[in-house]
Amino acid sequence: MSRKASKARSITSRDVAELAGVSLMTVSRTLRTPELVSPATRKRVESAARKLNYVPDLAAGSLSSQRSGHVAVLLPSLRHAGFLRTVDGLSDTLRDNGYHLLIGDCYYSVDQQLELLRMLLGRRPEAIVLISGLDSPAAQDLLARAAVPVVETWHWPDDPHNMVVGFSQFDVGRAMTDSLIEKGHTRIGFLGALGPFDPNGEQRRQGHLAALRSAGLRDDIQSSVGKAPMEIEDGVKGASWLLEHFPEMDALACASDMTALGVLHECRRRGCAVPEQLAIAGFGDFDFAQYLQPSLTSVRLPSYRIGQLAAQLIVATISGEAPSPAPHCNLGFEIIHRQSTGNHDSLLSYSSSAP
Amino acid sequence: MSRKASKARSITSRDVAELAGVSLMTVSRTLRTPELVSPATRKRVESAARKLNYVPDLAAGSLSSQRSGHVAVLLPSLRHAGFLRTVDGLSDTLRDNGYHLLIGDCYYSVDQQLELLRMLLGRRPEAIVLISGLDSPAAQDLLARAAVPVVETWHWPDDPHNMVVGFSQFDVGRAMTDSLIEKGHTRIGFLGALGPFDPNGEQRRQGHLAALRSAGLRDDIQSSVGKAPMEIEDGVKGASWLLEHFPEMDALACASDMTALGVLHECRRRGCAVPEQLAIAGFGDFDFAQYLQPSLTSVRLPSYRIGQLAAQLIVATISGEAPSPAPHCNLGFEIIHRQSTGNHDSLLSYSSSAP
DNA sequence: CTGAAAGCGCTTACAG
DNA sequence: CTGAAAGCGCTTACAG
Repeated sequence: MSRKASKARSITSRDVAELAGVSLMTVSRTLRTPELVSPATRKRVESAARKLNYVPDLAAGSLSSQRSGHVAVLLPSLRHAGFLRTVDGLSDTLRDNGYHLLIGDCYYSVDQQLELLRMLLGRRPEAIVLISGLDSPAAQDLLARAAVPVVETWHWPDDPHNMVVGFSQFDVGRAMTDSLIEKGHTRIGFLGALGPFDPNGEQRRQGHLAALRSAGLRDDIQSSVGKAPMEIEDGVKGASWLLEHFPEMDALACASDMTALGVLHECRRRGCAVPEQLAIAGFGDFDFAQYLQPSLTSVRLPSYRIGQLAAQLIVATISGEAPSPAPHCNLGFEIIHRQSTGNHDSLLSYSSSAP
Repeated sequence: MSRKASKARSITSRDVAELAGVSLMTVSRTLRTPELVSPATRKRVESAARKLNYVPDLAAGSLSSQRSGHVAVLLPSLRHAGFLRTVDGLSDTLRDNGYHLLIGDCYYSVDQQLELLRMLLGRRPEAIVLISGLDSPAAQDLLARAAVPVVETWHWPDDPHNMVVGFSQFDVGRAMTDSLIEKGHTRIGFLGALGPFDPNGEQRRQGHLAALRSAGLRDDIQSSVGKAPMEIEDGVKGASWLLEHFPEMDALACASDMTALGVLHECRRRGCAVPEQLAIAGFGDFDFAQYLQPSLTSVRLPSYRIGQLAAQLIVATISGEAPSPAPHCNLGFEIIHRQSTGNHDSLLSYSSSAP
């Protein structure tokens, strides 16, 4: 009677077996491979299971089959529309193949990331998807020794751990600033979180700087306001600071569409005309970007597709097939020019590099 | 050389025990209750565990301890900023108390909901949080027999299953329309998903209708464009349809801020002045609402707080304490008037009803 | 402070 | 087509 006090015991396969008058493994078989069971027995087991509202204990099943049936995804933040789309893509494709998705949200924290990775590994996932890489040697070491398939996404590492489905953040930063340069801007700023907590943002900043340098333009217009994930208010404050210190700035590339929205707002407040006085570009092509006034130039990422392909790679790898797409996919991105950089109609610029 | 036969065996506590020269349960004890182990032994075990990069199998642990260590949340959509905040609140508080969160995204589908509930139950969660209720008798039945603590959130049921932390969607709908009536509007429309897939939205619509009826105003201005979750484009289309069919409409309550943004956009395109010709109200007070032009009147919900309180209730319930807050909390909501309903400065109206 | 035994609820070979 | 045995990797009492 020890453990009965606190908690009602769950229905187990033994209960079902007894009610149906069969053995344990006939119950298991009926649920997993009904075609190997005679119709009469099957019917009896199924009705017993239904009557008892039997829900098999997945943990017990995983333990004995040594297959957890789930895939883990580690991401910097759920408050990011793009990452969420990737999660959707993963989730949809994985579910169609019988896997469940375990989500680990790191809140852009290196410590959280390590702790979460450890906990996810403890659930013995059959594969791990990384949305934008591991940020500490400890985490990298832990994963390296875990002997589990890994798909990195949302970036394009020089030295991939295993599989990759992504695009180059550096290229995004460079392409956006190149396009601003082409439009004749010469005093172009960057507004994003500085520092090591958002490696992807840092990559874009490096791309931005590279573009400026190869055009021989000044590269000192940037602010260190806010940290990832950059929100609207960071855009307001960052714009305020930049407009004070660099009144000559004529274009600004932002860390995200959120930030860009804050910048738009601050410009309106100060009577700074967009795009005439200041051209503004975001990142992520959030839902609202094209409905703002002025509509916002941004970078569209293949977010859902990333999740979908990553899931396909995983399914193929686990089942031992040759990876369905190539195990290293660079999906590219699109720059969408809208009113905030002086385009009347939205115009598509495309960029992608197959591996 | 692919992947070492099918799968490299994981490191188990037995491996650690051997390396440290102790028994299995000394390893377990060192990890769970280090204070009961002698410092010397502890050190040996810890260093062995570190050397092997040992990550305990949580499924095995759950099975033998009969405590899964996780709590499940079932929600209509992750693409909803408010629900995401609730998830954050749950996740933060639960983590502080040693529980992990399992997320089930139903995509606003009744079938998905049932299937997900079954799968979550299969992981033997120690409690379940429902963001806005179960939509099928089958799901209700399944949960009722599962003998697991349940917290319903984001609504205010007449007949609660167990615990509740929420607010009345009906009251929200009524309060918003009442406030539009107070401002002198008489031809007030509603733009939301009709039908059974979004019970919360339907509740708000009923509240809206009740407000109109008790004021003796007409209640026929509504559209059936789109379905939950209503997106920006549904707002564009819905507004277009409503403005065609009811050109006399002078105010519009929308299903969400997303929808309202689409409405704003369509009004701009048609030269319909907001708020002079048409007052517009949203729902959810999304990040961007106050940064739009005109800024958007909306309803602010205690999203994060809901998650936090729900988690506290769960922790208390599991540990057998009296529920820390009352087990039925009505947290109320706030209507925030902004420019889209003719307010120059944002003005707070408050509404809440303690149980 | 440490360990041998039993068991959590399933599934995987293997017999029949 | 069906079942008795062994075991997945831990933890929970219980001895010592």
